[in-house]
Amino acid sequence: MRHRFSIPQLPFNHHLQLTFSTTTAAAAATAANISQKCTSFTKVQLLHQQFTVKGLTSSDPTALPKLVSLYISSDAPSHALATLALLPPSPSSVFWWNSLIRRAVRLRSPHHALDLFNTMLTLGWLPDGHTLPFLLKACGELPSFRRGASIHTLVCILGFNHNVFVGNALVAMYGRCGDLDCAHQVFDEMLDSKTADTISWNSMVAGFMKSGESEKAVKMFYRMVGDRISPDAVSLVNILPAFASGHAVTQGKEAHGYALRTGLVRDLFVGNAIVDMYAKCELMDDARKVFDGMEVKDVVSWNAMVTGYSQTGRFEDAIGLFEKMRGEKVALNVVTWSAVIAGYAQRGYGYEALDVFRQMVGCGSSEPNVVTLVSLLSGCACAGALRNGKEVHCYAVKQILNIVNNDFGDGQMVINSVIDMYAKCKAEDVARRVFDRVDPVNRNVVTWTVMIGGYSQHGEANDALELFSQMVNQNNNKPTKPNAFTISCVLMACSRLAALRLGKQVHGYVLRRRYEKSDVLFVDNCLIEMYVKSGDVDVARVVFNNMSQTNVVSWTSLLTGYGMHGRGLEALELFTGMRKAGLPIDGVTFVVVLYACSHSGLVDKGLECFETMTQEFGIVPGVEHYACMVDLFGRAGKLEKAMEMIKKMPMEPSPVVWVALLGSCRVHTNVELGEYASKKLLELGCENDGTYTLLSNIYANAKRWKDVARIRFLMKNTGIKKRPGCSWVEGRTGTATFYVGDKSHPLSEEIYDLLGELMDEIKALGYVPDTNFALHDVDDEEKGDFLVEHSEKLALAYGILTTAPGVPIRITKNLRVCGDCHVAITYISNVIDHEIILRDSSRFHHFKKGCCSCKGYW
DNA sequence: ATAGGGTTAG
Repeated sequence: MRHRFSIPQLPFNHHLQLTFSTTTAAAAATAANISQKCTSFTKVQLLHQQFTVKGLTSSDPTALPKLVSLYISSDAPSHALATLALLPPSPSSVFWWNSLIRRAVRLRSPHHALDLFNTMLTLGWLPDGHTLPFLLKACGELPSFRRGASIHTLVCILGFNHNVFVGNALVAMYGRCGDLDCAHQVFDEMLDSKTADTISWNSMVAGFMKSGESEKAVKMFYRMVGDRISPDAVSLVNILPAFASGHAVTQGKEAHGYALRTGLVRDLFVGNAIVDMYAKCELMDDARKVFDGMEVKDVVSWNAMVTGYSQTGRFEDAIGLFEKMRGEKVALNVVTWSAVIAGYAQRGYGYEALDVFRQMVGCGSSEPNVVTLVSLLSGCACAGALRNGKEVHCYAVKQILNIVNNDFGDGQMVINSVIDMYAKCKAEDVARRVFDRVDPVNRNVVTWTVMIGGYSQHGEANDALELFSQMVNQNNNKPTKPNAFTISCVLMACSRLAALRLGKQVHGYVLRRRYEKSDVLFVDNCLIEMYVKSGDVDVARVVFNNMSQTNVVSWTSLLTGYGMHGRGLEALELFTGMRKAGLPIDGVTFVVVLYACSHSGLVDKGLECFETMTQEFGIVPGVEHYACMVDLFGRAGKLEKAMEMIKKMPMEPSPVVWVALLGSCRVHTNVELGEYASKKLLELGCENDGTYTLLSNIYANAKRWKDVARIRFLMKNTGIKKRPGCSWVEGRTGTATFYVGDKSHPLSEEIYDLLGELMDEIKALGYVPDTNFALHDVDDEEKGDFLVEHSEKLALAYGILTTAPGVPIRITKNLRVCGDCHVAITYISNVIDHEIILRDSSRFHHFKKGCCSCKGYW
């Protein structure tokens, strides 16, 4: 085997050789004498040459070790190795192997260290108590459990079990490989044999921290303190992040006090960890005191402060420190830049974030990395800055190859952010193209979730559900397990579509799977929302009642639910409960409470609440509260009161206010005020189809056909198209969608036949078709065709055909329900054996035995 | 051994 390690060719330098010869000529020819003055690599090589020439390499047993030592100290490891390979194995010379292996470990080349070890074994050497810790460290660096465990075996064979250094190295190695059971086992053996020291405890704590088990780490730390082991700097640096992430202020302060008493605060690392602990506990002033008192600071200290300020909302202070860093010429690193970029990004300042990014790239001293790009993309997403987002995407595409070489997971993270950015900038189709181009193997739960979330919030909710089924079904390459985020997004899509059946399935899935406590709260809140929006507020209440933990969102969601379903008194009861439970009541709560009052016609209660809000809670009414009040009076037909309210507003009425008034004018047929409201809306630039449709409906109610025609003409001219009315219903076989006069459904004939029968039946009961309404929602070419049926009626007929008797029929309409349909359906609820639950764009209507829950407040 | 990042709700 020795031939593998040939001595590299020596460079021939005549001049040097001469100089060398003259200086050593007088000395006796022994290895010790000759090597005395050898320092540089070239000189060592010349010495090696001389040794060989004089035959010392074979005659003097100290010659080769001397050369190895010199090669190592002149940083020529390959020469050292080649020379070492010529030495006969002996325990006293293992030291040189250890030096080589240590060097490799220190240079963070664990593979090289382990290769050296293999060579060593092949050449017949055995490791000693120093070799093994280095090797174990290399295994931990990789990390490689397999190789670490095999070295553990060797430890046992060679009898190094009770060597503290080896034991500590084993604990650390297993900890780094994430196998805490093995680490614990070795650690327990060390405790039993009383060989455990501070380092052993520290390694155990570090292992738990690395695996994210900070609670276990803290337990271990206090067990150590209980065992009368004094924590050292490393112990503190290990445990402080646990206090930080757990917001354990008391324990953190205790550690700070200990560091002060022992003088460990002066350690830079300890100081940094304390600053970070206070920053994470949002005690920025305490953090600042420690930071200011630090004799030595480095970029980490500054970064901890900057991110602390940024994340506690004191962004100006963060920027101030950032500028100070630049002034004091602190070498900024990628973390500094990323923190500032993330600070802007989190506040929705995508443009500023991009500007700092450009400065960073311009500086050229630190390369943007995954964190930088991800923060930046989230900033663009938040600001809806599509163009800037594209710029970052381009940069990312160029960078991604480098990133991918390091860690593919990181590259995927950037791509996930790119997809999210496009989706949030309302470019779902671009997002989808990026998504489709990701190799299915690399799609992770976040990749799916951002795409699903994009659809459920900005795009077509049906696409979200479609994608969700692809995600969880086997027919795709591999099913991905949805997490709480995914579930929330899917439930949001269900809410939008009132897809109760799928929503229930997701509910079942949630019950079967265990989620983290904080996730459960979030998911339960989405379930409440889903049940409320799908028309089953009672089940929403059951979910609410079964929650082990609720927050403001849970209460307000349910409150909104009672409001939408016209159960105003229950809403007010819940509001009382909310106050009793001591939940924070804010402006949003009152919007919801007032909304509930207006949708149930509780005018006096609403007025009362409005007063409570200002007088008891000191909340200054915002424009949204005034909109609710206008709606409250308007729905109840008190249009003058509504107008009075508008006049009393201290701010300019927003479009919402005028829409509320306009809607009321439609229900209560007030042409004059309706014209006024729509004039205001047009002034505000709200020229949408809703405005025109409402106005046109008001004219139609008042039989002012010329004005109806004028509005239609206006809409044609301005190119504003009325969104087609559309209703859907969940039948036995799936969801069926209908447009006005829709005859495309396979059951179309049956549907129209049934509808005809029902019409005859209810006409006999006194129903008079209101032909005014027939004109509103139809397209021009269908005008005058009295046989055309509105989508909600078609959906109802389909629902009756496919729903078992006694089971409620749930219909959802994208626009407000038509007045004639409302009357017709009220009658129909008298002749069929179903409750009819209809969600329109304004509220829920529960039709039962000839009554509607809206009681006219729609 | 210390600092930074992506997906969810009223």
